[in-house]
Amino acid sequence: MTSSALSPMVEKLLLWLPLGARDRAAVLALPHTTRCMRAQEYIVREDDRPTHSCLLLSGYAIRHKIAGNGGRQIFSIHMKGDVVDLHNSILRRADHNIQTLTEVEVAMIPVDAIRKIAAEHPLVGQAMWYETLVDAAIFREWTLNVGRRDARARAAHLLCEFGIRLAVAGLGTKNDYILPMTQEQLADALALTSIHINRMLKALAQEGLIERTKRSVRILDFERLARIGDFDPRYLHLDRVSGAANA
Amino acid sequence: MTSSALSPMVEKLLLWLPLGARDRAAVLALPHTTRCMRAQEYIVREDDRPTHSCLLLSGYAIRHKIAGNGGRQIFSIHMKGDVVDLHNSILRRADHNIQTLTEVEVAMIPVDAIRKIAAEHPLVGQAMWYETLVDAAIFREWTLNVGRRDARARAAHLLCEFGIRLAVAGLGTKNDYILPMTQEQLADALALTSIHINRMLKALAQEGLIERTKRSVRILDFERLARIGDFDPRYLHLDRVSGAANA
DNA sequence: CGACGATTTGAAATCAGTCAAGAGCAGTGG
DNA sequence: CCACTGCTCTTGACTGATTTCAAATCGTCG
Repeated sequence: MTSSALSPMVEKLLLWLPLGARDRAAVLALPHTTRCMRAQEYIVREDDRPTHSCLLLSGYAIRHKIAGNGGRQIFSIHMKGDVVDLHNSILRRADHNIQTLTEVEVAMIPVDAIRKIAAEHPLVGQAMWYETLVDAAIFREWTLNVGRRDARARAAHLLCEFGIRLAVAGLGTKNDYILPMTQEQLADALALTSIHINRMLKALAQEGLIERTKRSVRILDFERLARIGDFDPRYLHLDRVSGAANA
Repeated sequence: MTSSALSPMVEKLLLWLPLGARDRAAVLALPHTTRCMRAQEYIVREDDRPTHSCLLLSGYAIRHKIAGNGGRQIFSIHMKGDVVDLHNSILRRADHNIQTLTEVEVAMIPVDAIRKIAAEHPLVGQAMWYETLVDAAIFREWTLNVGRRDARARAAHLLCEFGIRLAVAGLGTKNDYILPMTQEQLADALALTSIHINRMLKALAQEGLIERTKRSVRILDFERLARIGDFDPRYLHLDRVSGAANA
């Protein structure tokens, strides 16, 4: 569709609203600089005052926060097309951390430019608002996951969500992917210990629901895994996406 | 400042941005109808397609979702001035429930009017966006609470948050209030059982941190309770509020 | 007074955490 | 080419926080 570095952002916003040519062009014309970062680097730290918003062009990143007792909770995983710190940059002061999981390529967009485009292109503003609301919907689902499902269901739920989101981002199929996280990071996402995650993955594999070798995951029976994980993709608000369910 | 039914909304938005007279007037002029609802009524149900956004004028409401195994997770508590289903109404399809906790008075505002004012008054739009982002920050903190703190800390954290938010909404002081929830509802907010909540409240009382009779809570040592609950109010993004800390 | 929901308390059961140790694997340097 | 190092993964045995089950008490309201 375009040749700008920002086209993954346009693709993503188009999931939420049918932006017209002028709106799309305005997004692509947003001032930005691209750069690469290594795995495990912090993009934003709690208490920072971000001057730029960070669009992920490739690679994976997570949102997390560390409790006073040292426990870490991961809130979401992000991938190509996600403006990973819209929350922090619009709120002006970061209340959580954003950290890369892998090597990433990012585009840094000045926050002022984000505010300006939202004011001058209301549909773009609405689409970005919508995007943060979907983030919030994912936070809620993760709270439910951590609060009210047992360990096995939590693991199954995460595997389903990641598969669907990868497929929607055009990064693979929902049934076969590389999960770019250590079991310790999985544990921090699911509020378990890495030891227990290990046992649950083993259990899911023994039940014939998944196969895995190192980080690669193959889901053998998505329907059944979804049932076990109490996974219902409606919270992802992908109604406008055609192939999501069977990619 | 004004005599419109919507003035609590203006007050709330002013926490986030210094709206000018024209913007404030536009908010107050929003079309709406007010009505009363009884305790435990649903304002929005999961899967609804809300046509109106609901502003709380008095009383309390919660956001929650029910897992397939029957477990319920409450995500946040809402009070005067909160547009309690902005998330659901902007996303068009509700992914969670909103239910009253007490009798409430609400103003119903057509979603179209919300979108229109956001487009025509960018600062109002930004303030509403900001409001949903603060909601999201609260969801994150609750995920951390549920995922990485023990039962006693979770309870302490909730008591601190509720006190601060009541004070900011001008509904009392942070050290002495009526908590409008049963212990079963508290349990659903903290991902515990009501039995265990009961024990934790008893423990906090025995340690001399709080006093309680029925639903009323008096915090005897806010600093210490905050330390136990690992409570740091920065996630509420109240920097612009003067008296929050010592109300 | 009676009834129903909410709270309180105790004892037993369980899911997940902690502790400990070994195995697999990639990168480094001799 | 091989030992060494460090990290992740795996497994087992034990511990413990929270849940479950059961029952009593309290309060409110008709």
